[in-house]
Amino acid sequence: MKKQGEDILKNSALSVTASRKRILDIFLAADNALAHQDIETKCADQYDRVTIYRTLQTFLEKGIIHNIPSTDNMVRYALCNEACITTGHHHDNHVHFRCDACGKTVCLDDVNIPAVNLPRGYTMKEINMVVNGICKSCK
Amino acid sequence: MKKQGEDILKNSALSVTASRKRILDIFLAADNALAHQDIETKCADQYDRVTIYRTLQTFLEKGIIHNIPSTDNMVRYALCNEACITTGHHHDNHVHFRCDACGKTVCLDDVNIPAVNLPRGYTMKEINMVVNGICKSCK
DNA sequence: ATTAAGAATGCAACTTTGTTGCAAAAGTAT
DNA sequence: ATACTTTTGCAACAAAGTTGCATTCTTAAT
Ligand SMILES: [Mn+2]
Ligand SMILES: [Mn+2]
Ligand SMILES: [Zn+2]
Ligand SMILES: [Zn+2]
Repeated sequence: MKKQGEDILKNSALSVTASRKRILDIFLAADNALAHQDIETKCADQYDRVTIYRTLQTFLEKGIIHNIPSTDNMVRYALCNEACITTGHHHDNHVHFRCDACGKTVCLDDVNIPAVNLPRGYTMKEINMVVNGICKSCK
Repeated sequence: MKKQGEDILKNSALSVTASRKRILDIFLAADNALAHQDIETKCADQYDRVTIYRTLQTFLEKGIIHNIPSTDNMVRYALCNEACITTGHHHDNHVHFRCDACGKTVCLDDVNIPAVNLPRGYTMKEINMVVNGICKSCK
């Protein structure tokens, strides 16, 4: 096949450009969530920093990637599942895990975020859960 | 009384300085979590930016404040409860809420984070939950 | 109250991160 | 192949964060 990246772009009605394909490939090859910086390290020699910013923004809006909150000012991004890509909006209701040992952040796709009861008057739109600890590779 | 801020500093074995008192006062008066920038806006004329960075770092380490993850590269800080201050490490297992309308982030101190089952091999140390939506003031 | 030791602050210089406008280049549809 | 639209790179900038060091402030002991 070898055109998965291109397919994703076409399905999202995005024009197929070298930088977008490259950045998608980086995500497809990654086993953990990536910060802007990680991507820049991998391809700043080929593509401009600004292009990376704009590409990530575009991917976010199209439901190709989702972002993961952090307390270190390093928002990380990971590929979405099919549902987000096809519907064009996000359904990423899984837990994220940040390993204190290796520093990797991963999507726990099989772990759903449990329900939570908000006080009267609050309306929930999105929910995010990030767990810190030791991952299964580092334990 | 009027010495709550000073008491917190003393209980944490921190020397009592004007900037620390001021920053604590800002937190004590706030009804929502504050980013570095918010604090800077309120007192950059009196205290150096670097001092604010270092003070927040110190307060974090002493369990005086905790930080709240975000996807907008604006980590926010809020006062901890007694338990963190007295023990010197964090027990902030409550849910945080970010209002899409007013932009405020608040601690829902009464809403505990529900338990979550991690896959085999993962060890949990900390857990963070942030909910987005409309707060009770904006609804 | 003085003083000495240690801690915190301010400043300068710097690095990193993120934003914007615009011209050139590349992609898409005809 | 052409015209139209979108994306990219560049430059210039603004904002955010870091570090070393001299000065000032706190604290605790005299
Ligand atoms: Mn994820
Ligand atoms: Mn909180
Ligand atoms: Zn790990
Ligand atoms: Zn609100």
